[in-house]
Amino acid sequence: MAQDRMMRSAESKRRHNSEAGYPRGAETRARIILAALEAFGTHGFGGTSTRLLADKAGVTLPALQYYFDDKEGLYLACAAYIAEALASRLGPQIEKIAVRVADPTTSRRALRGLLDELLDNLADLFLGTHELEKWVLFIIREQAQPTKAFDIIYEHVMRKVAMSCAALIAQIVNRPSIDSEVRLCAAGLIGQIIFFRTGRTAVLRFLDWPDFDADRLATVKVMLRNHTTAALGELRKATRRTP
Amino acid sequence: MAQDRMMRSAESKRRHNSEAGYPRGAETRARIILAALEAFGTHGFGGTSTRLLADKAGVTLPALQYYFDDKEGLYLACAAYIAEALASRLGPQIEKIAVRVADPTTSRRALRGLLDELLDNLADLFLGTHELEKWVLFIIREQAQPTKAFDIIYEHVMRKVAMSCAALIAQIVNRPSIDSEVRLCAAGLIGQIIFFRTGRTAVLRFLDWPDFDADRLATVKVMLRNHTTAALGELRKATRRTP
DNA sequence: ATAATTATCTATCGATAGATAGAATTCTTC
DNA sequence: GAAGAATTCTATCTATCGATAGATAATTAT
Repeated sequence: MAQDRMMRSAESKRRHNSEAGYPRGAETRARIILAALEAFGTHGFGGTSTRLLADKAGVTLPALQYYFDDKEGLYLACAAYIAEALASRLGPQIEKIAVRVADPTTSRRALRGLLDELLDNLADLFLGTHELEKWVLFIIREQAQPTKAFDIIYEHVMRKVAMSCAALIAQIVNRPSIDSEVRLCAAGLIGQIIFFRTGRTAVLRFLDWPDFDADRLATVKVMLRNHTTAALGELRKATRRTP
Repeated sequence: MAQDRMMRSAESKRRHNSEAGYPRGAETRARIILAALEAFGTHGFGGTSTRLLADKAGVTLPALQYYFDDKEGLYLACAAYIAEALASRLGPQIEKIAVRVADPTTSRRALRGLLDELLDNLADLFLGTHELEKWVLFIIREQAQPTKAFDIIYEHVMRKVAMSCAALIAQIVNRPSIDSEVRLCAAGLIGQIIFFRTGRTAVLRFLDWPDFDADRLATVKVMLRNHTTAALGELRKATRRTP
C-alpha cells in the first residue's frame, strides 16, 4: 500500500485525479483556462506570472499546480482548449467540403462558392470582433515561436483547414491536391487573412483605419475574393500550359 | 559645484556619456546589441534574462545598465539598430522608386518591373537565409505584440516600404496612392510575403518542405508574381468600373 | 606624468519568480 | 451524519530576476 502510493507518485506528481472529479473542480479548471488564455495571449508565456494567472482566475497559487502540474501544463491545456474550440467551430464546414469535393457531380461554381465561404469564415474568425478574439493572440504567438502548443493546434485545426482549402482549389483547377503549386496557393490565400491579423497594427496604421469594423472588414473580404479569383485564374492558366 | 553635480544626476541616471565615447566603448555597445538581437528574437523580451544577454555578449551584467540604462533601453536600442539596418538596405531602392514614379515618362511596364523588384527583395529579406535572419524574428514578435520598439521600426522602415509599394500600384492602375483599395492591395501583397515568414513553421509543414531553400524560394516568388499580376488586373478592372 | 574621463569589474541588494508541504475545508457517498 | 475523496487554503522554500553600489582598470587629455 505504501508501495502503491510510491508507484502512483512516481508515474505522476499530479494530485488532481482528472478522471474522477467533482463538478466544482471542473468549473474551477475551466475558469483558470479562460483566464490563462487571455493572459498568455496578452503577455506571452514568459511575461505572464503564475500569480497574475491565479488572480485573474480568482484562485490561489497552488490551484494551478493542483490542476495542471505546472505553468507549462496550463499553457498546453490552453492550446488544447483552443484546438477543440476551433475544431468544433470549423468542423462542420470542413466535413461539408469533404463530402462535396468527393461528389463528382459538384459543379465548379459550387466548389468556388464553398471556397469563398471558407475564406470568409476564416476572415471573420481572425479579423472580426468576438469572444474568440483573445485566443487568436495565443495562436499568433505560437506561429511566431512554435512550442509544443503549436503541434496541438496545427494538427487539430490548421492542417485540416489548409487541406480543405487545397482540396477545393485542386478540384477547381483540376489538379491533385498534393501538388505543390496547389498547396502553395492555398497557403497564400489563407496566409493573406492571417497576415491582416498578425500585422494588424501595421496594416491599420498604414490604411489610417481605427479598427476592422464591419464595413472595413467587408472591404477586405472583397479584396480577398478578388485575389482568390485571380489566383485560381493564374493556376488554371499554368495547368493548361503543363497538363 | 556640488549643486551642479546634483543637477546632472537628476536629469539622467545614465553614467555612460553617449555623445563622447572611446572607440572601445562603441565596440562593446555594438557587441551587446548584436547578441541581444538574437536573444530577444529567440526568447522574447520576458524570456530573455539580463544575465543571458551579458553572457552572450561576453560582458558582465552592469555593462548593460552602463550602456542602456535598463533592459528596456537595450531592447529599444535593438529596434533602432534594426530600423537603421533595414533602412540602409532598402533605402536606395525606395528612393529609386520615388524618382521613377515622379517621372511621368516612366512606362507602365517599367513600373511593374520596379514593383516585382521590390517584392522580390522583400521575399529574399524575409525568407532567404542570411545574416538578417535573426533580426526578422525580433520584428515578427513586435508585429504580434507591438511595443515602443514597433513604432521605431514602423516609422523608419515599414511605412516607407508600404508607401513605396502603394505608389507603384497607384501609378500602374492610374489611381491616387491614398486610395483605400490601392493601399489594401499593397498591404495584401506585402502581407503575403510576411506571412510566409510568420507562418513559416505551419507553411513548411503543410507543404512538406524542410526549408525555404533557393529552389523553393524561387517557386514562392513565381506565385507572388502571379498574384501581383492578378491583383493588379482586378484593381484595374475595378478602376474602369468607377473611373 | 598626472589628472580627468570612460569602461569594466566584484559583490550584493530587494523583489519576485515558480513550486511545494501540509493543514483546513468542502463535497460526495454510503 | 460519518467516512473518505476532492478541493482550496496559509505559509514558506529556493532560485532567479533586474538593478545598483562602489572599487578598479583602461584610456585620453593636459
